[in-house]
Amino acid sequence: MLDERKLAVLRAVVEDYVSTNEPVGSKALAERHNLGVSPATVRNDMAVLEEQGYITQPHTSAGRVPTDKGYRLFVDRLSQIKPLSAAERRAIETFLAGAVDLDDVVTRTVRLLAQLTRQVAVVQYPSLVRSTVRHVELVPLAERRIMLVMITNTGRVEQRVVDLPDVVDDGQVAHLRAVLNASLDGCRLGRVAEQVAELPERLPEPDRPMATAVLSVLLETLVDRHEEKIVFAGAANLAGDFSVGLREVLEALEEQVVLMRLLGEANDPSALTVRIGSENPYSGLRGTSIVAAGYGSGDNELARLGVLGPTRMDYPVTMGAVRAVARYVGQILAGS
Amino acid sequence: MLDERKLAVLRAVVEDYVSTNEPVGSKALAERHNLGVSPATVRNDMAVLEEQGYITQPHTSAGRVPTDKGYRLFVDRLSQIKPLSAAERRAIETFLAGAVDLDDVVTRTVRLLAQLTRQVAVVQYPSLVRSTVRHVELVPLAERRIMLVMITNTGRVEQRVVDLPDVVDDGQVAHLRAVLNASLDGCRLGRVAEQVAELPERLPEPDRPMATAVLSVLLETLVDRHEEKIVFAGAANLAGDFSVGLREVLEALEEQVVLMRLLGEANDPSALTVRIGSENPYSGLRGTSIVAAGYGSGDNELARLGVLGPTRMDYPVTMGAVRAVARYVGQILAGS
DNA sequence: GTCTGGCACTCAGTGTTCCCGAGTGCCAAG
DNA sequence: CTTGGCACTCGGGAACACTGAGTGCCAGAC
Repeated sequence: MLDERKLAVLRAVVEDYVSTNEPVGSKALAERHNLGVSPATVRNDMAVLEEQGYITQPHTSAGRVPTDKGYRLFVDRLSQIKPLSAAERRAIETFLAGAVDLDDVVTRTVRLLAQLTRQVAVVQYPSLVRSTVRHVELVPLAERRIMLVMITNTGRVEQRVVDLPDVVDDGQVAHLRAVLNASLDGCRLGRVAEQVAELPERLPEPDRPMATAVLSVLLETLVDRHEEKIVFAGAANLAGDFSVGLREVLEALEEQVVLMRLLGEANDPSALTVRIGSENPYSGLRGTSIVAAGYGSGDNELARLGVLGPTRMDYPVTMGAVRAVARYVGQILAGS
Repeated sequence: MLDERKLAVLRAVVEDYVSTNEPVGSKALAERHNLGVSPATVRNDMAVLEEQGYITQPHTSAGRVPTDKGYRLFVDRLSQIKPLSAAERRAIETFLAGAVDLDDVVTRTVRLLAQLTRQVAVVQYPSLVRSTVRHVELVPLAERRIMLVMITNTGRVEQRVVDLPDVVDDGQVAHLRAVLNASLDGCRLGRVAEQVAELPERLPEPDRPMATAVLSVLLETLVDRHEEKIVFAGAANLAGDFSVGLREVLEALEEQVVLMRLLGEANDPSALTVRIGSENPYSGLRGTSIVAAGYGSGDNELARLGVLGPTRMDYPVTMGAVRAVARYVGQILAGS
């Protein structure tokens, strides 16, 4: 259907449009990319590409602009991910290595990605489900109140205040702490529930109400946070680009749920997901594309991160940046 | 200088301009606000007000628009803070009461404020300096690695990994933990440094290297976080308002340091701070005003929160909302 | 059969002109 | 001091023509 040259023309159209942000005409195209044919020939090819839905004209007598379908073909078959330069990679590495805790890693990552791509970066906090319990701490606050702190192997800390039905003394708390740690240390969060199911029954009678209260809060913590936390940065990069509905995009960015779905789930964790314009699950994001990747330590994916920008973005470069950052974040998290 | 009626005219100009977003002329003004005088008289007054710099015309033969100086006078002398309705207050209360931890309180607050005012809300995390240590926890991670967790009375949790010079056993860690808690429990963060200064010397010789390492990380935590964390929400409310330089405002919002200075420090904690247009410390925010207030439990101010919007905002309503939210957040934090 | 140069056509964007009306400043009378 | 009257200003919209980039199509060349 589309011979080699037509594909070359499509590629040229995408590249030119991305860099100039103006509809590209046959003449300019034939000149800049030495295709070895005349503008007239290019025109014929463009007519075919338009008929097939890969490009379109904003109005008669204007140049052509790629459609979502055109970008899709470009991403899938006509482009190669562009790796970052050695200097950039080194910069990323040192910048991320300076992080002091999980919060800091995430904050740095999202800023880095925004700056690197000059677009809006989105990062999801590492999932709890796949991580494991490193330590559970109980801190008596008052006679009938203790604070529950749970630390995971990804450095995440969850804390909750627990109100107790009865007065307890420090000895009881210490005992419960010991028991909890003994049975949960190293346990995957997803399996905490079954692990502690009959724990109260193994305790002396007087400790059971306390244990039940603590456990119910503990389990609550786990399900609560299944709605993950997501942060973004670089919104300023959107401003000044009139091709996207700024208001709608900002609204979408502030909706955790929408963001969640944008990042999507990977079928293959190591692969990049690219969603172009209308492929998005949210109508306010018609003019934008999302490039996302999973990240994690080792081979289990912890969460996802990505970049959001106008459909007219430089896909090879963006994809390179996202991939690189995802890798480095994974390394950092694994190492800490 | 300005008699009663001129002030009334100024007030009317501000109110009309705020609600219509169009320069207001003498005729419409004389009609809508029954001033009891003719348009011609109003014109004379306006001429005086303009001469004094309170209002200005965008171009000859257009109505008048308040200047920053005009808004300032309006806020200081011509308006009263408008309290929220009972229903709104109840809504705030229940929404904030549902928060599970400090993070949640802050997130909810910022969203609430953004929605309430239909502008950009900014909230600073409660300051560490004035809060006190509730508990310090040491969790052995490996032979030469422990995690330090500090919990404050405001519910904030700080955590760091500490690399130790020597191998230590659990007993040593437990001992240090006990000593730390004994000397720091209830201690103001600002005074932690002096409190632990000669602590290593009071320990048995073999424990000292470990103690020094832990303490250095602990102190680092305190100074590190002195640069507070700030979050914002409601950026979407800015879009569509062409009177502000969207890009510049978004950039400012993503700069922690700038935000910090925007919220400013209160001379009187309970008072509202209003910064109008050019009064701002940052040039990119010429077209915007900030309404901020301190919040805290009891009488010590923990941090600040506020709202950022176009200079042409409804000050009485905005100020009412900021004040109310600040109060409720203070209550919530005090109660948890 | 494919490519190419030529040619007529289309139409967004720009600049020009013109006009309208809201709003002003000033003045003389109440 | 206030008011009605009046001439003046000027931004913004409508009508119009012009320009030029870009197109589609066709007939001839390779």
